[in-house]
Amino acid sequence: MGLPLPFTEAGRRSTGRVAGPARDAAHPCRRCEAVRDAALCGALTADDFQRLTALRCHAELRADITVFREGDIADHLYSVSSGTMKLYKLLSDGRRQIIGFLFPGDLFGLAIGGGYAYTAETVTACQVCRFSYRKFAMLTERLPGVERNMLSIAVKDLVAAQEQMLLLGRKTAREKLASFLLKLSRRKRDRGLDGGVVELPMSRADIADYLGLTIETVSRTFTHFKRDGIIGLPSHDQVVIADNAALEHVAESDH
Amino acid sequence: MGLPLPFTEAGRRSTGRVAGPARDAAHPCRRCEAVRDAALCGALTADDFQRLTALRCHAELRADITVFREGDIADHLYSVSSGTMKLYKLLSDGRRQIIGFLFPGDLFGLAIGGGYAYTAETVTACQVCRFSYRKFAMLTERLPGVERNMLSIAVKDLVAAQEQMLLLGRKTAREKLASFLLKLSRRKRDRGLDGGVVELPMSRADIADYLGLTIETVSRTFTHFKRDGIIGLPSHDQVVIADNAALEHVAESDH
DNA sequence: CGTCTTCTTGATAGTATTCAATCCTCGTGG
DNA sequence: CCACGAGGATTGAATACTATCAAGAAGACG
Repeated sequence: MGLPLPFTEAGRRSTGRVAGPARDAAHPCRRCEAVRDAALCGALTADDFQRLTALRCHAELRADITVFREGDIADHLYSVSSGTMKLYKLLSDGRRQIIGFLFPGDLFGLAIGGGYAYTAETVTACQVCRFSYRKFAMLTERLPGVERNMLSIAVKDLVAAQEQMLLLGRKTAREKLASFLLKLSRRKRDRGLDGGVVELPMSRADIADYLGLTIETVSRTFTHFKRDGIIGLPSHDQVVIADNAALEHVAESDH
Repeated sequence: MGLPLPFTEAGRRSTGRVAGPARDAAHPCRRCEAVRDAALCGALTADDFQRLTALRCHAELRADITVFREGDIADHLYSVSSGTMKLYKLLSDGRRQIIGFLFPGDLFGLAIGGGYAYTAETVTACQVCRFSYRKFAMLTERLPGVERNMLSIAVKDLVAAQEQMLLLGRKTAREKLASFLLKLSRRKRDRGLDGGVVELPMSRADIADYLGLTIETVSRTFTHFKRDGIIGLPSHDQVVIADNAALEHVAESDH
């Protein structure tokens, strides 16, 4: 099932000597370098970073492409260079829970032995990098810094998952959606962008499955927020946060 | 607020030479050794394990004791030697989500910089060990195996958290409780014990806050399972799994 | 043995879901 | 350029599941 993904080697050996990272501006992997600080290679020397780069493969994927499925043997670690992705788990009757949305700089596919715990799918067109765990392991033996980074990423993901458990288990629909919008807004602000306008690359169905709601409830709640003057909805994939304080209030105490 | 916890050094230096692990059978830290394989020190040499042991502190805590609170500066890594603990997050109005229950061999307090993401509290009387992160870091520089173990623990916790997100977001009350009972049953079976009888050291309130339900719904659902002949309830803290197949069926498709 | 807490059970209410229909947006083609 | 079609989004009405409020039963503990 499923066609092989178009992953291509990034830093190819042209001679016996190790080639440096591609310098061609048109090469897609320039994008990977732009986000390297955000993810795996934080505290590496230029030299070690190059070694890591050498075993990186890259792919450009259009929207709604499955990168791997829950249960697939976990043989690669992935990184999002551009675009938005989603990770989800399914119940046998089709009910779906989206575990998280991914944005440039985010890692996915972290797994220890066995298979992936979730399915990974593109939401928009994406540029994605990946490393083979097999090759990766040989390198990380010598580079404890990479494993430390992976630990710190796993812990960060764990903290985020626990926060989401609080949301799913104990928050109302209004609180859930408000929390979601604020998370997107803060993410933009943390990157120096305007947090007052938030893009929603994902569908209402995706938002619903992320927040443990139905499409209809998500839609209705958007409408309520709009009527209350808390947000503006210039288009269905763009939210203007009109009253941040009110949104923050709703996010934690609308019970 | 909060009295200091009674943590005492385990392997104390009696002379200039590093003392071995306490051999006194009465010493509470014998218990820690019994569970070492389950947690942090999996692939260590006896020598390295001893070094780790040397900086371990131990405490015996009665039920309902808070070990640390969400937001406290994360300066220690903890391990449960005996008893049951719970980790939870609170909303400002008191709504609570239990992130997980912990049993002997489980680690908690994993955090990277900043504070703990949750509050940790004993459910029953517990024996708990802890390591100072400061001292710990000095040791792990030389012991990449420990960091690898921590990564694998963090990933395992992450996978469990994602499974719980599916439960909280998409399962019905019956499915939630069935999944919970099966998880406890499988845990016992994995340790070579009888999975047909499950102990519930935690209160209905704790179960409710773990499953994103109310006390009443948990109680009613127990009663339903009993009436359906799926379980027996010899006492309120003991469950006999009378029909495992039925329980597994309910856990995944009772929608 | 009495009190206190926890658990169970019952009645009612409310939030979110389900089912259904309409609206909108956007891409396509005439 | 505009009509058309399709998928997604919104809105409405009715239902259902779980929460809330309230009371009684069962244990736990002194």
